[in-house]
Parts: sequence; C-alpha cells; structure tokens
Amino acid sequence: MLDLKFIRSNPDTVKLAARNKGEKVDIDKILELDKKRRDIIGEVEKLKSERNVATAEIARLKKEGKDASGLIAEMKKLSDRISGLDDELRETETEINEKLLWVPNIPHESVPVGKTDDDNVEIRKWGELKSFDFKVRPHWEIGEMIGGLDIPHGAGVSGSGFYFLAGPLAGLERALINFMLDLHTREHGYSEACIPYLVGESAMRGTGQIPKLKEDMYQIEGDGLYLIPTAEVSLTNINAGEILPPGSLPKKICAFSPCFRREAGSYGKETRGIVRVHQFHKVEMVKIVEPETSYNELESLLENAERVLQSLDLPYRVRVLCTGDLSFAAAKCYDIEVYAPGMDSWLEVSSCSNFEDFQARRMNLRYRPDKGAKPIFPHTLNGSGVALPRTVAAILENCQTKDGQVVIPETLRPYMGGMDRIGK
RNA sequence: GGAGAGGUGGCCGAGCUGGCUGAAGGCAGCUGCCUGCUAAGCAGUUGAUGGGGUUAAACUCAUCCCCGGGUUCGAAUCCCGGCCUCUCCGCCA
Repeated sequence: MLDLKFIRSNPDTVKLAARNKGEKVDIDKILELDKKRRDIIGEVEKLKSERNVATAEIARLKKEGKDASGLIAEMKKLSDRISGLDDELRETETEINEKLLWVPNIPHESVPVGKTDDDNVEIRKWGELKSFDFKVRPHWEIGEMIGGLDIPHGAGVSGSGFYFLAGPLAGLERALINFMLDLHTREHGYSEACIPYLVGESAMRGTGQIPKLKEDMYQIEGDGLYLIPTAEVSLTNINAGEILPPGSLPKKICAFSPCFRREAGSYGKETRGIVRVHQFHKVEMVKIVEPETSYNELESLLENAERVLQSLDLPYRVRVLCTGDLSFAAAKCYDIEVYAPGMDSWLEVSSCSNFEDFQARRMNLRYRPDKGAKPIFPHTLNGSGVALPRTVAAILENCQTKDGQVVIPETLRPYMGGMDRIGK
C-alpha cells in the first residue's frame, strides 16, 4: 500500500508506475475521495470540539445542581449531526482504503521498463550447460525410469497438479530441504522458523495476495482461512501491527513450508511433469530491514539463493524483471532460473524481491530506529531459497546418465546416507 | 465442543455505582540537581493515528483503555456481537 500523502503529492509518479506495471487504477478518484475525506474531517472535528466544551459545561451545571436541559437538547441535535458526518467519513475512508489496496507498488528506478517476460534483462549466468552424448530425457521420463515419481496417482487422489514422490526420490526431496535450511541458518545468518500454513485474511492482505490475487488462493470454507501460497505470508506478517524496538533490525528468518496455489488460468502452460503444480515445498527467506539498507539486502538475498544452486552445481541465470512482469507488491525483483536440459528450458526456482515499505504499510508493521524516535515503516524482502519440484526436476535432468540413472549431487549425499545415485 | 475468568500506556497495575481520566500508583527510560565513586534521594519528562499549521519545528484540534456496533448531551466505565488469552471438563496427534 502506498502512502496516501505520497499519492496526493506525486499523482503522476503513481499513475506512471501503475501504467508500466500494466495495472488499471483510478488515482484521480482516490484523490477526489481524499479531498472529500479531509473536508469532512475538518467539519466534524470542529463540531466535536464544540460538543466537548458543552459537555464539560453540562457536567459543571449538574454538579452545581443547576438546570442543563436547554444545553442538553442543543447537544442532542449537534450529536445527531456529528454521527451523520461520522458515518459519511467512515464510508469515505472505507472506500479509499479499498481502492488503495488495488494500487500497485512503484518500481525502483533501476527496474527496466517493459511489458512481458521477453523484456526481462539477464544479469548473469552461472555454470556450464552440460553436453550429453545421448538423448536427454525430460524429468517425468527419468522419474518413471528410476521410479518414485508418481503423477498418475497424485491426479487420482487429488486431481491434476498433484503427485507422489516415493522411495529415494522422496528422500532426495527431504535431503534438499535439510540442506537448504542448514545452509541458510548456518552460513547465511537466518534464524529458522516453523510456521502456520493456514492464515487469516488480514495476513493475506498484508503481504498483498488479497485482494488482487485472491482467485489464486485456496480458501478454507467455514473458517475464513487461506492455505499459504508461500511461507512469505506467515513470515512477513509475524510482527504485523507491532512497533519493533530499536536494534531489532535487520531481522532474517527462513522457513520450510508447503505452498498451495490454484494456478487459476494457467492451464495448458508448462503442465507436463512437476514444474507447475498446486502443492509444492519451498524454503523461503524473509528479511525485515531498515529502509536505507534494503537494496543492499536484496543483493545479498539473491546471493544466498544462488548459493543453493551453486552448491548443487546446477547451471542457472539471473534476470531482473521488467516493470510489466514485476508483481503487484514488489518494487524490484530478480528471478533465478535453473537450466533443465531435458525440457531445454529455464525454470524459475526463486524470486528475490524488495517490497520497500509497501507490505509493512499494509500490515502496519513499524520500527522505532532509536529510543524516543518516531516509528517508521521498515522495508520487507523475500526470496525463495529455493522451490523444490523444479529443483528436483533440474537435478533429474542435469544429473541423468545414459543408462537411466541419476547421480546425486555430492552436497546432498551426506543427507541421503551416503547414497550416490538413484536408479537400477 | 461444554463451564467459568479476563483483555487498560514499554511493562506491572488502579479505575469499571457514566462527567477536566490519555487515563492514579509503581517499575523501566530520558533530562536536570545533588552526593568522593556506586547505590540512594529531589524535581521535571517520556504513547499512537489523523486534520490544520510550519521550510522544519513550535503550536493547535480530533480520535484511541482488544476489535466492531448500540444506549447517552457525554462511555475505559452500561448493552450486544466478534476475536484472543487463562482455568476446569470433554476430545485428540
């Protein structure tokens, strides 16, 4: 959420940002409502001030045993007017807030202006694309060959977009989770958290999934809860509504969680295999930091995520998203895409974003820089470190052998009881 | 799920037979003073949001005692709904 005062004094900046992001919002309508709101406030507060004076007078008269009925009758009328104006004010504010929730964050000046995925700019590549002296297979074929990737039964139990992992492949999944958490907690300075997977509507609003992306969320009927699409929601909202004390930033937390996404409207795209599913596991990193430091923190967050792929020796590229591909709440975002030779495509396994104070404002998360200082909105960031199914797919495809085995990356072997390959 | 109790400022804790109570008292914090040092003591001070105002402050007005409604000239105080916490019972990994 943007600061209403900022919108008031920089309407053109906000309009341009929305246009570059491909969002339609009526800023002028918001400004008009804001004007109306301030007019009402001026009037209603004047009346309340009058009432406060009269009320004290009534109290005094009564104490002295004098008659106050005339004044009381007068105040009754005044109070009616006040409550009428209060209603109107409340309605106006509700309307403004509702509209503010639909105003996207402003892209950072370093973000390239563009429309689609094609306008994203590659920052760097890491690792060698391996050459194979046999016909490389996509991960779903390898998964079937070595056993353990069971998509049909997932579909049978839960519908399309769900799958089972079994045996050593399930072990690979668990090894990856443990490895990533160990890396981030032991070497990157994050503290580990176990988090709620079901969250309330206010948390979803806080990080920006609601209202705009509501259709993509699984909702629990009857309880008003949502299944998290990412651990970001629980982690970033952890101190929502609070004022963090001096010295408490930066706060760096990571967590493993399942992620649930309806993927509404994306059928037909990338549906083979396990690169687009309704439920997957992910290790997520979240930072809450002082505003001046947030862009440095974004770079180190990105490095933390890259380390995962480097340790696994998987080639990847990093791209900075253009304005049109940037998500609603983000000011800047890097995607990390791992190369999958079987599919001959780059799979997004991490998004590292800086939201500046957009989320903090929505969830009223504040920070007091020094004792006695005014609270400010901290900046929030998050990045996947990294998403599992696509990483598993990339391992299967990059580490496959001619005779249909998969060589386990050395880093993971200690996590798999020393096992060095999967397959017959 | 059933039965009770409760949610007040950074913390503890009064007020809750409605009226200078944004809120006593205490602790913590800050600023002076004082005392060889420390401790103690004395005086003062310390919340948030929004409107107006200012280059910025100062200043000023309104609102805020879990949240949302209601009663009333006036509510932290009374009434209704919700959320959360605690205790006991039931259930359960």
